[in-house]
Formats: sequence, C-alpha cells, structure tokens
Amino acid sequence: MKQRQASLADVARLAGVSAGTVSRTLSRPAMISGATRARVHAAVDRLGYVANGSARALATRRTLTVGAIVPRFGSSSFPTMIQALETTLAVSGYTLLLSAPEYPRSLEPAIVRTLLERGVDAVALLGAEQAPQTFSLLAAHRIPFVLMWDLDSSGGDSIGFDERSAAALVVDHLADLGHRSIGFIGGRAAANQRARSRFRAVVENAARRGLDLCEQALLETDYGFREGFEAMQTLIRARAPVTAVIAGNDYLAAGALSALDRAGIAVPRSMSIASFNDNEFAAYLHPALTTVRLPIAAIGEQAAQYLIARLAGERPSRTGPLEVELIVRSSTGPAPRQPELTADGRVEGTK
Amino acid sequence: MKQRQASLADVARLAGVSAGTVSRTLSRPAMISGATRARVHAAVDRLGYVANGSARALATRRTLTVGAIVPRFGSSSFPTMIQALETTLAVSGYTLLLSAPEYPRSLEPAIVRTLLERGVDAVALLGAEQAPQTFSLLAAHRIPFVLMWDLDSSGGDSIGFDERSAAALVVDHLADLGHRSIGFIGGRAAANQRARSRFRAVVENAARRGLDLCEQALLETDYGFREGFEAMQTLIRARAPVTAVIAGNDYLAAGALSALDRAGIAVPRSMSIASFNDNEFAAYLHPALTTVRLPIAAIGEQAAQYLIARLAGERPSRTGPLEVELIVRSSTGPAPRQPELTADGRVEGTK
DNA sequence: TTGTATGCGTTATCAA
DNA sequence: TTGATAACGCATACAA
Repeated sequence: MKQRQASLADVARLAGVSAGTVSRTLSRPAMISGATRARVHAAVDRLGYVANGSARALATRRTLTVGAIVPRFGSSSFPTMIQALETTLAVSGYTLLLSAPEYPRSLEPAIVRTLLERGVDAVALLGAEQAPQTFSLLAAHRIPFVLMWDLDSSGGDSIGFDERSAAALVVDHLADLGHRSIGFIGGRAAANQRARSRFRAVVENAARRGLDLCEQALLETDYGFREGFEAMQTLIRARAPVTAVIAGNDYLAAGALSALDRAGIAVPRSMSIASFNDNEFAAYLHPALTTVRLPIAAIGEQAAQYLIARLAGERPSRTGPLEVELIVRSSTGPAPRQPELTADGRVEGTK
Repeated sequence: MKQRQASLADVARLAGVSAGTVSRTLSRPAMISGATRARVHAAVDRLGYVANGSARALATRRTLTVGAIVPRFGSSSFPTMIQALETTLAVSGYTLLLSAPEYPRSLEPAIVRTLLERGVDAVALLGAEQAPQTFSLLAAHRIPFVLMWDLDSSGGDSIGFDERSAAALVVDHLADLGHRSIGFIGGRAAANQRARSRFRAVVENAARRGLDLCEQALLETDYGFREGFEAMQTLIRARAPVTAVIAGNDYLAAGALSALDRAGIAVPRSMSIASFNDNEFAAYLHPALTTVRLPIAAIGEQAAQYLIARLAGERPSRTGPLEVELIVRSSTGPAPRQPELTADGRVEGTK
C-alpha cells in the first residue's frame, strides 16, 4: 500500500492516452475531444490524481504563489490586511506564503531568500520594517513587490493611506470643537516606522492648528490595552493640562477609556478622546469616541490587485493614498463639546 | 540583461566543478574539501545564486512547506496562533502556506486540493470548520495534519484545550461568589463549532452548579464589540434577573462593559462580568473583570512541534488538553462579591 | 485532435 | 572527494 501518488503518466496509462493529452485536458480542455476528455476525467477521479505543483512550476517557471512578510502579526491590524490580501489573491488562483517574523528576524535577509527559494512570483511587504537588502534582493531576482501601509517608502510601488491626512482629520476635529491643549498616546516611534510617522503627523498637525501638545502629554508605549490604561493613568496622575487625548490605535484607546472610567473622569464631559482605528473596533468602545477609520481591508485588496496586474504583465499606474474617514458618533451619544476646565486648567475628575 | 536566474550548472561552470559538487557543497559541506568549498561559495556569491525550490522539491519529494487553513481570520484569536505556528515552524526550516477562506469557502474541497498541488508536507487546520472531505483527501494523500483548537474532533490528532474545564473555572468562580442567576453572551452556535461547544460547556456547568441560566439571558451573537454592546443592552432593557454575565470572548466582554458603563451600572457592585480571553486583551478591560486565559499561542507552538515530529518520522504520543487558567484580578480592583439584589430580583441599575 | 520528445534545476546513485 | 548520469512530474513545441 505504500505506492506513491498518481502521476500524469498513471492517468494517461489508465485512460489509454498520452501524458501530453492528459496535461492538455486539465489545462486547456477546449483542445480535446469530448470522448477522450471524459475518459481522462474518469481516470483522474479514479486515481485521485492531484497535479504536482513542483513539477509544474519547474516546467512553467511560475508557482502561482505570493510571499508576504508580516512583522508584528499579533496586536496589529495586519491580520485583517492579510485576510483581504489572501482572499483577493485566491480568486485569481494565487496562494499566499506567509512569513511572520518576530521582531528582529524581520531584518534577516534569510527570510527573503527562503521566499525566493520557494519561487514566489511576487512579494507583499507589510509595514516596511524590512532590511534594505530585501529590496535589492527582490530587484535582483526581478520579483515584483508591493509595500503595504506605508506610502512614503521608495523602491517599489506602495498601497496605503496618508498618515498626515488621517492625523489632520482628528486634530482638526478637536481644534474645531474648541480644544486648545491635547495629549497623544502613541506607539513607540523608535521601534516602529508606522508609529513614528503617525506620531510626527499628529505633532505637525497640532502645530498647524496652534494646539498645545505639551511634552508631558506626549506618551509613547507599546500598542496594547494595558499600555493604554497605564499611559492614561500617567496623564491623570501628572495632572496633564489637556482637555482631549488622541490614542494611536484601538488598543490604546480601549485602555485609556478604561483608565478614565476607573478614575471617574467622564467622557466626553471632562475629557474628549479620539482614536486611530486600525482594527475597526475602536468604534464600539464608547458612544462619544471619535475615530479615524483607516482603510485596512482595502489596502489588502488593492495590494493583491496590484500584484495580480503586475503578474499579468501590466504596469499599473500609481494610485494615490486610500481614503481615510472620520467617524463622529454624535448620534449614539453626546458629541464632544467644549470641555469644562477647572480654574487652574486641570482636567475635571483628577483629584 | 534578460538572463534567467543562475542555476546550479552556472555556479558549477564558474567554479570549475560539477553540478553535483555544488549541490553537495550547499547541502552537506562536510563531504567537500575546503578548497573547492571556497571556490563554490565564491561562485554562489558572485552569481547571487538562490536554489530553485521547485526542482529541489521534485527531486527530494518534500517541499518544507506546511499548509494552514484558517477560517474567520479577522475577529478571532487565530492570528496569534498563526504567528506562533509560523515562528515555531520557521525554526525547523518550514514555511507556512496560508489559506484564509471567508466563510463558505472553508467548506470547498478546492482549498485542500490547492494545498496538495502545492505539495505541502503537512497541514494545520484551525477551528475545524472544514468539510469532511478535507480529512479523507488528506488521508488519501498521506499528509499528516493536526487540528488546532478543537480537542474533540476525530480523524487526526489535535492540539487544544478543553472548553468544559474552561467553562467550569468561570462558572465555579461565580457560583462560589454566591451568584445564583447568571447570563451568557456568546458566539453563534449555529455557525461556529467553537462557539457551540463553549455555549454548551457554560450551560452544562451552570446546571452542575445549580445556577439559574434563564433563556432570556442566554444570547447568541457575532463576536464583536458592537455585538457585545447591543447584547448587554438587550439584557438591561429586558431587565434580565441576573447578577453576573459571562462573555464568550474579549470583544463581547469589551462591548458588554461599555454598555454597562453607559447605563450607569457599576461593575462589579451591581453586576459581575467574566470573560473567556481569546485574545489576551480582555484582561485589561476592567480592573474587576475575571477572565479565563486560553492557551492560544501555546496551541500554535505545540501544533508546530507536533507536525515537525511527524515529519521527522516520529509518532508523537497524544498530549492532553493544554492548561487553562482563571485570572481573578482582585488586586487591581474590588473582587466580585455577592451582588446586591433589588427587592424584585432585578439587577441594580436597570431602571 | 493527439502523440512524441525535450527541458525545467535539483538530488541521488554509482563509479572513478 | 569528485564527476557523470539518471530520475523527479509536468508543459510544450513540433510532428503526425
């Protein structure tokens, strides 16, 4: 019973045709007469034949496989992007080869080499935390690739949104409501390209609107509930003179809201909160939470479509940044309004 | 400049040796003399040679690739499992081929066929929402596979935890605190094997402890913040006579807590909340939230180790369910205590 | 419409 | 230690 898997030759023998005919029957049925086609299919079913992709790849020089390098899979919006990427690729027959390196590994060229050995037809890079060598390797092997999330990087085409306009939406919103002094709880700029540009975008926009973004209220931490909770506690304890806080992502927002709740500080009466919405769940955290909805799934979809086009020999024109949307949920609760400051500028509720 | 990638033959020519020697130099350097080894490596570097995995797979009959089928990637704990799976596999040189079908597609046999064509050496199935045919196909092709999450399924080995003991931990905790009547907000049992067994586990344990789990307080919904929010609102409006509610996962817990907050119902004074902790973030939602920490990352790791062992020709013994842990955060807030009931048995705070 | 023959790039077997 | 040669399974150009 230890027989190997059925091959094209086995099918051909059983069907009484040549191997070439079987191959054609499976790939271009139109070329084959109805009678033999039926015989071949019968043999295929009977033997449970499944094509050997390695042999096919060797002969055709394509694997119908796309590689993805995804740093920091866990607490990010990358799974959503990957889902969209994979689903869209699958429609066109492509399979996704996933590499989810934990932090320092994402800089190892070995990852790209593995992908190249596997013969991926294209590569998707998420978050652009790769070594420069990655790009030269891909270029040297003429593998089309796309950068997801980050619009600024050079070297290849990229699909993403503009952090500056996203930040502008939130900051403008808060400024228009009358806030003059705000805080920001964001990811670690030192360790994370995305956190860095978001950080910068908030700072620049605050400056543009003349908002006070005091150093004391500018916190960097890991993305996470606990981190958001602790960061907000820090702000509260320090009595940071702010009337609104922007959270860098959903996790931070959730933690921050929880900390405010625990401290008895009412949102939005005593403190306004806004958040970048990576995971599309910040929206449901609090009825008065303003969020910027980032086009996460759309990035995955469009990146897939870009690669598919490239692999079809087209040269898609560069698309602009994907649209970012501000969600103000005034309908599900009181809209953020001019905060009531205490005499000394402290936030109400800090004791 | 349109030359194809360098092949083993190219390297051999440049190094002045045979192709076989190059192959051996790369795979079993010990067999080769220092001098030729150096020459070969020089040629490899010079040409930027990368092995062709398809040809290697064809010759060796192994791809060093493991397939994973992952339904409902988005709002689940699967990304964490995948990260652990991939990381552990990578250490042993295996790459992950990811299939993340949206719902109905997970039942298509075409997915498994694609994986088989790609020549995966093994397959990991997450959440066991696959068609029965999946298992027979894998068996017919003698592909080792492992079921992740679900311990009960038959057909292959599985790595997971026991929903019943997880539920027992929470229910016992609430019962010991003196709660007599509780509610449960869980996932949709009809659409989701995992939600179903969790549901059942809670019901059975409640019965075992003589807790009242009235139908009115037994809600099924999609996993999500909004859904948890709305479910809890439903309970509040219906004035469900419960003093504690168990949330089926983190998202539901977050939404439920938000709804309680909005309704002015104090946790845990007027209502106790406990939650299954798929994503390890429920822990930070509320200082008095009791959670069952599910061994998500451990499942990914152990599944990888299981497959690696199988692929090495071993036959690992069945391991029992992974450990589940109850986290009571009394240190970060008041522990849930005997709730104060109103005269007519209503929960305090519902108006 | 179908069969034949060759090549894809690697590993493995057997000699030298 | 190294070289020659034969698979591995499929696709395709060419012939029939």
